[in-house]
Amino acid sequence: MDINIHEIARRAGVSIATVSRALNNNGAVREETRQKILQIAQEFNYKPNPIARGLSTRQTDTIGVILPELVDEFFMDIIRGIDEEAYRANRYVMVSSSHNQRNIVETLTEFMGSGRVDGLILMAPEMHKEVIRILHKSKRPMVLLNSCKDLDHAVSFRINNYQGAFAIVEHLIGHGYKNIGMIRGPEGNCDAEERYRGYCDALQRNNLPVQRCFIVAGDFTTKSGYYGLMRLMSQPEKPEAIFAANDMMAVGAYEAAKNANINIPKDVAIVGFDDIFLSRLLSPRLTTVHVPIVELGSKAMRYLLKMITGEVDANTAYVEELSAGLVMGGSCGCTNYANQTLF
Amino acid sequence: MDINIHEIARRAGVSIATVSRALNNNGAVREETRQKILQIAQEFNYKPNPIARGLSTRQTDTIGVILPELVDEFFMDIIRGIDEEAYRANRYVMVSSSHNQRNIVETLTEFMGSGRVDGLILMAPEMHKEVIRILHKSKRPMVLLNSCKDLDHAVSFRINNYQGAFAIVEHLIGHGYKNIGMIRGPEGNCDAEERYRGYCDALQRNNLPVQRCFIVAGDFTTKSGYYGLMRLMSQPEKPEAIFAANDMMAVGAYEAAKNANINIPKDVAIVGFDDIFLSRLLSPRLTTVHVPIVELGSKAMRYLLKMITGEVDANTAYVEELSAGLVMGGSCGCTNYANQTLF
DNA sequence: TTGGGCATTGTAAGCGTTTACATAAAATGT
DNA sequence: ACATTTTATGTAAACGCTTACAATGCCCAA
Repeated sequence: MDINIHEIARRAGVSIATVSRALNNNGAVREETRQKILQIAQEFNYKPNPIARGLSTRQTDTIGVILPELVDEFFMDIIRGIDEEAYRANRYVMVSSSHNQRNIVETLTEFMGSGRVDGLILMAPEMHKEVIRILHKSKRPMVLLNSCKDLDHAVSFRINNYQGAFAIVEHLIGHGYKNIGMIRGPEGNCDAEERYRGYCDALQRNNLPVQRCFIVAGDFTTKSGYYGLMRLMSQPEKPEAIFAANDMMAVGAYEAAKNANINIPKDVAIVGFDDIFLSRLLSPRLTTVHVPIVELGSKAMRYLLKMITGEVDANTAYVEELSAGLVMGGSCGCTNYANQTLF
Repeated sequence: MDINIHEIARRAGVSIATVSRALNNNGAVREETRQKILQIAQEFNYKPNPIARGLSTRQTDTIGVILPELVDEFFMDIIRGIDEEAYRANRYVMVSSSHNQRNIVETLTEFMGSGRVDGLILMAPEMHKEVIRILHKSKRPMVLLNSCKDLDHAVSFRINNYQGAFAIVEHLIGHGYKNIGMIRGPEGNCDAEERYRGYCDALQRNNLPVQRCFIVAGDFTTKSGYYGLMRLMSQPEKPEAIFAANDMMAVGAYEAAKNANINIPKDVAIVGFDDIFLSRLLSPRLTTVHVPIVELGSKAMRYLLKMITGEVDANTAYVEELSAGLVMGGSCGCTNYANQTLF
């Protein structure tokens, strides 16, 4: 701001080059000189201007993070995971919502095109061509979060939605349910699609039919869960269990069940996906799939930092799937589940 | 990155000064020339390097946001409010947790001291001297969120905790309860303290005594709410109603009540503060105080932007209190509350 | 015709760093 | 003692912009 490298140099009686070298521990500087410089810098509380340094080095020490939206603990957890690693590595985090895809292109070009960030963490469950095009030609390292499997020449970290869904549906099957319905997530959303695949495969692998009438659309909102259950349970043939593609919809389903006097799990078992905090408070506690969100963020960040420092090659594809584990509640029909404390 | 202002200038057959002027709509440029430059810039998808521009103009178009931690919808909502305004104003948002005060000093100096951001939004419920010192001598505009009333020569936006607490306690009093307990928030936390003041004043204004035995400590966590209720309800003289200083503690209290077979609101009424999403799902629905969090973020951001552009004077103190409103549930004893839908 | 004013453009000096290269001094080897 | 290497420091260019000031050309009034 006020004091700059020239001033420090003047006061130390050396050139700015020497000051720069001393401060960056870079290049030879006589110990005595270094000490003097360091002391003066400290005295005036001098910090090199990161913008100027950035112009020179093409490094900003900031990481861009683009998320589809900024709501819920879910996205907060991702950010926290990222922030923790950023803090550890002395980096800064620039977050932006893609405002539900509306301005993802702008933000992306701004972040990647013009040196605002050294790297990017991008979560965009629904990718369209334009985005992919930008991603391909941008030179800065980037890691994708929970993106679709197919369009990856990239490095990406994701929750193993398929495995999680498969596991929880198999758990339902283990209970003896034959007619297992599903409230799906939004169309085009990769997470949603993999959870659906997991559901289908689990049924088929266990010689159960995938029945159209037991599958309804949803969009991950409480509301759609509410109406999803309504629809499923107002048919002549009702499912014995329902897999809601996320917990929020399961919450809606609980609400609908309450209104319609449907008992969970006696009349219908319900399971979810995500293990949001709220799911522990439902009664009966929701059986769901735990996804390690914070870890997703921090792992992505750690890898991105390695790409930036060159520790790993940024152009080699890399995919890591974090596996999701079951959390037992009473909503699936289990009676002997560990009555975990809330905290 | 690749193409720069010189290249554009060369291709347009003009000097870089003209290009700069054309692109910034700044200074006179012949219409014909401007068009040509714009067209070439577009053709090569040229975006001025913001770092270089920042070095020259001392503006980075980014806003720093420091929050005590990055958890819960609460902080996510603040960020969302900020992000929305940032998007509208073409600014970028750098967020950081102060990691529970651990590194707030570092982050603060990095953000404010060295031109990384044009302005700062800071939430630090517990301010110590060092922080205040830094704040005082930093030249960049800054707005405080929910900070303590007394240490403000600054501009700050806050939720009117006092008024909200006062209102909800008076509501309890209106129910006829005489013995109203409270589970307090963390010591030194301003929000917590104002809520406590609101509680005390509401009692006294209504000629009710503030009784030590009905007040227990808490720290805003579910756990402390759990034990808070336990303690209050295991005394010989029990409160008829409990004001939990935030919803999370109310949630804990619900849990404890369930375990101890205490009926809400028959055995004890419970009210909270914050209106988190979860509170709507409790049964009975929690009566609480709604705090306009998203609005807090966006208002703060809007004002900060005005300070940056000079539309308002950044050195004049300004305080805005957003008032908090009651949200009726059944937990206070109300029976006729609007049974609002979940969505 | 001359010169003042205006519109347009160019020149060059910043902005605060880093760093390649040059230089000087000191240490080393013969 | 001198050549050679090593170490420490300085000089200046670069990073990619913005902008004060200078320069040019043109128009129009006196």
